[in-house]
Amino acid sequence: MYQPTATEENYLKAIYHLSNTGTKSVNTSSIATSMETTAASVTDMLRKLSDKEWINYEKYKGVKITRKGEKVALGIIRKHRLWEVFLTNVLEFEWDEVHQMAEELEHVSSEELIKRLDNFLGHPKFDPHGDPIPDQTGKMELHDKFNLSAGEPGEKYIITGVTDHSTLFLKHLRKYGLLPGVTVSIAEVMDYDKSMLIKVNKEKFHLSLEVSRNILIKKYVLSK
Amino acid sequence: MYQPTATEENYLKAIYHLSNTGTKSVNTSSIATSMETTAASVTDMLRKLSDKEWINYEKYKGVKITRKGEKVALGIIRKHRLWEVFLTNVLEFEWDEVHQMAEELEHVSSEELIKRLDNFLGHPKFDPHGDPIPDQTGKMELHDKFNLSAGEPGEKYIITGVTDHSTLFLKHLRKYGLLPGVTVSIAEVMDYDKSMLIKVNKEKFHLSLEVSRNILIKKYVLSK
DNA sequence: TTATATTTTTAGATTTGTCTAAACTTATTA
DNA sequence: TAATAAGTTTAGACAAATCTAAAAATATAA
Repeated sequence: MYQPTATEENYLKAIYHLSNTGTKSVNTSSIATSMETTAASVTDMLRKLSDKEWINYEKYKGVKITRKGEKVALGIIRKHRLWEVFLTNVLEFEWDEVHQMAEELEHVSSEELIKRLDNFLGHPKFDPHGDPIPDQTGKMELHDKFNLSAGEPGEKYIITGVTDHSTLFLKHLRKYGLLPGVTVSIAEVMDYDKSMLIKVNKEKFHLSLEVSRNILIKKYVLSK
Repeated sequence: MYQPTATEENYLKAIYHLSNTGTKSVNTSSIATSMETTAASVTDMLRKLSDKEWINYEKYKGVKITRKGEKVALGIIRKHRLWEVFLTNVLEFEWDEVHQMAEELEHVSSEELIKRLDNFLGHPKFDPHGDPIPDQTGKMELHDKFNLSAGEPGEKYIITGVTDHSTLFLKHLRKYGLLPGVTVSIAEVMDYDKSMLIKVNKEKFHLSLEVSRNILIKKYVLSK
């Protein structure tokens, strides 16, 4: 069993996310884009990750993460999201401010630290962006999210997360109070550009398709 | 203004500590010992630190930290000690368990994070080992500590810190409840080996000179 | 004050992660 | 299917931090 470096952890996290997002296979260039580096550097790293059996890699054939690699990735994601909860709930940062700090904190190695942090935070199931937090074994809640852009006029929904995690987008949502947990109802969807009129706490906002496509929701139900 | 790497921060911290401990000038080999590396590696790093004006370095003449370098070192020490307070006071680690974790956490870069952490912790002035925490400008309280080994029989003292920060020593002290803030009185000092009998909360312990020399105390006074 | 010992520096490698430019493989399209 | 485009890998280099072994400088001691 090897101990991954911070860089290796970041690559595995990126590969894990790319495997679960698009349906396409994970290729060198998509990893390069997501890691903000060159394809050549990625190729170098893929060989290393493959040697350590965190991925299955064949030249020119793209990449598949292994069970071992997934375990590493989920461990890092768990740390990242728990630190995000700490930063927002305890140190009172805004949800659009915490990502970069969590990127550093996630590489602090102590497992006992993260266990106690989890305990101190009350074993949260979701981070401030609505993303599920894996438990120690890698399991996490996966509620049936869908895009606000697919919502029906007249229906009521609860915001559960976002697909665009950029600071710019999160700040934009914060301005309207569109945070995870908030209830929205769709008043009207425009035929012309699929933009929508939504109601949040008696206030009405107009959202472009661009924006509604990046908001995740679930049906509003009273029980649970 | 350069941004120090984690390694550079560690060197500056070591040099700062060595400057303030022994009265000797800081030489290559003492840095090598404290950093657990070779003299050759230290020489390489000293040139880098000197180029960045964090130290004054002349070949074969030893090293003196500059104002700039001291500022970097104090920033890291501040972070280290604040994280130690967090780990003991919030996550309930023992004082002998926190050093290694703080060594990693101290390199998380956000100044705003440390500001909010300080605020959340209530602006502590000392870490769990009794070491003073520098404020944002680098200032810290320096109360008149002295060695328990220099204490007088019959006198009452308050433990303020330690000079040996090793896990082994801290665990040893924890067994006797000898923590910063605890009041001890010296019952007797043996002429033969300078070992002493001390009283802590009605319990009596026998301490070797080896141990008493590594415990820092201040006079017990009711006021303040 | 030489000779010897100790300390420090230099020279030359190594590892990790990165890069550019060139070569090679796969995919696309005319 | 042949030509071209797109994507990927290799080759060779570089920076950071480290090492060993040898050379140079300083300190100690007979």
